[in-house]
Amino acid sequence: MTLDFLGTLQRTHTCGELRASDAGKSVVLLGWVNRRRDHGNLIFLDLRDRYGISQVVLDKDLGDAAHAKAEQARPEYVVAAVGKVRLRGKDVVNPKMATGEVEIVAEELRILNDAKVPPFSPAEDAIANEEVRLKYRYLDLRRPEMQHNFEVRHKVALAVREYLSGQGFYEIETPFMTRSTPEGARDYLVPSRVHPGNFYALPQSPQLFKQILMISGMDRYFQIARCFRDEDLRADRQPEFTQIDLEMTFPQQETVFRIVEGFLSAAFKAVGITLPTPFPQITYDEAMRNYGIDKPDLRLPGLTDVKSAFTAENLAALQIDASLPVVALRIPKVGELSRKERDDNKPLFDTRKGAKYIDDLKRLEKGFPEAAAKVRELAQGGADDLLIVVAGDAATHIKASDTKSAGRLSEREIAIYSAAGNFRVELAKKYADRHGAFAVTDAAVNSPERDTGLTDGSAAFRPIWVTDFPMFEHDEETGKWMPSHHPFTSPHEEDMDRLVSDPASVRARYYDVAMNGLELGSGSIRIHQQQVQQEIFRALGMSDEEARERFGFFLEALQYGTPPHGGIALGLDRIVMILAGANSLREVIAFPKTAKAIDLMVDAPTPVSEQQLRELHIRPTKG
RNA sequence: GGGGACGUAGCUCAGUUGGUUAGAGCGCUGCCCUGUCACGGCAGAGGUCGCGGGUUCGAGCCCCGUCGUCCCCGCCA
Repeated sequence: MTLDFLGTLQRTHTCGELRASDAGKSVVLLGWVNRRRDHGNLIFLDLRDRYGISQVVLDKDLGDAAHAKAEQARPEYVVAAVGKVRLRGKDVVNPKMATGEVEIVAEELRILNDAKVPPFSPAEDAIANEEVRLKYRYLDLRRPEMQHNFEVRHKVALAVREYLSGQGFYEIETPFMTRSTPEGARDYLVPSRVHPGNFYALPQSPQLFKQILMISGMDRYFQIARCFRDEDLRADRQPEFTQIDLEMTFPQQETVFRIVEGFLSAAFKAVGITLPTPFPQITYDEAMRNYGIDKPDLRLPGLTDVKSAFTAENLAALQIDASLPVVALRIPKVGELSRKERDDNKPLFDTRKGAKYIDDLKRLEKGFPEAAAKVRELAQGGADDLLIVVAGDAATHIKASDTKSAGRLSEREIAIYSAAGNFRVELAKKYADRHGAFAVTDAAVNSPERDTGLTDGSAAFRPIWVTDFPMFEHDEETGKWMPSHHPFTSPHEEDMDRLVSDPASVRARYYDVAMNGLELGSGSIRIHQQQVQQEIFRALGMSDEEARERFGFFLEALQYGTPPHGGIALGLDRIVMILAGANSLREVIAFPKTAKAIDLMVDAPTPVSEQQLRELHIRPTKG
């Protein structure tokens, strides 16, 4: 088949914009053949582009040549249709299509390019398996759903840029080829040709650069920054991902919060969803007590302390450790579970750290009617709610080097709360059809109002600030105190005197923003005084020499008039994932990698030539 | 590093207790069709059952290994 040339043709309209009011216009449409319906002397071609689909009609009586071209057209061919917009007859209007009131009567059809039969059709609703989708990513990205996801992504990024620019933030780029910074992940390394045996690292985040930009007097910085971490992947983790990264001088924690609330609500508004501000706040300890997790999903009720429902005798009889929390989790409208359902749920509960649970309230009611009634009352359990009591198992003896510290949760307490919190999340996922709390989010994501106006997102999207994380974590293996985050996070000023005497009690000026059970971002007020920085390093058991070796350039910079500063980084991919209603980051990243960090389209990584390796002074030990 | 699910036609999947020539829908090819929009009708092509080994008279099915994709734990503040 000979292909046609575009010639001087110019697109007059996209495939998504023609309406009844355009009837009579002469138009040129350019796009892909979505479908062909061949009735013999009458052929319909659906033309598709990013903007939509329009029907082109080819009537043999009205033009033999154009009709003949249409006979040759096949799905995914690229064609130009020249013709007139015509109102469709009343009985053939297609209300399912935005352009369904009109059609283009083609006077000329040019086939600008043909296409092999694709391994899967972008026009089909059924989606192929991910391996095929990723290999032929360009076909996958043609699908309207994917095009929509990237529209969302673009709008979010643009809204963030506009908002932050309006707040005085400069967008400043930082290097990709740099040295290892202190996030705890493995680095992707780039070998140096001119310095044998030396490597650059790709940034896990621009953390130290943005702090140095504050020292540099840039006052307010942001960047939509690519970050790289060489760790095993998950549905919500890719080896390279994008953060909305920002830093500012002289902030209070609340200053950062207002900025983030501002750009998040602007981003949501850009895709048609209102997000009320300010976001609620809870401390890390409250989050653990109330939700058993540091990224609570507020769409469902939290945990309830129900220890007071039980007498000491009750607890002893139930083999419950009275020194540990006793909490109830409630999932609305799940109803009573059958014996089989309860058995099926067993693997969802983590018993490794001495937690156990009672999910048969009927039995509890038989043996301990008063306690059961009190649990139901405290947890405000409706008749059709699923209620489960989680507690410490008195029968398991955890060899606990427990780190109880004044005013903070102990590791064993956290273990009980976590077991309950994770169980809550798992059961909520499993019984989503029954409680319906997640369907609200799906409905908001798919709301048709978003095209025309604003949808209320207050029930569907539940952001929350989590503050006052512990400064240190106890490493069970080494017995050392480790920074919970990076070691440049400032402790609370009033906790500083306990850095050595009681590290577990020290709160960090560190905060997370979470939404619907997903961590969206985290940040902190940083240390700006060299002396405090040294104290932190010492508390971490790091010698001055070691600190100098790892962060010397930064410690040096700290000494030249560093202003108080702080900031945050939010995962752009995750925000878009929520707004797209997707279950995986791969749905919102144009060219993502598989769970084994492989790019199936370009087939990376690959071996390289001996020559390249020699130049880089590298000799692989295998492969 | 560990656990789980999946792998059969281009795509989505079925395939009984191990038994003759491995099926369906969509897609594809050809012919027919002037109002379809998931068009329709007739005919047809299309298979290394992921790969390797084993058990067996006989393996898509059982066993061992291996590769790939996905999910989870560890890991990732």
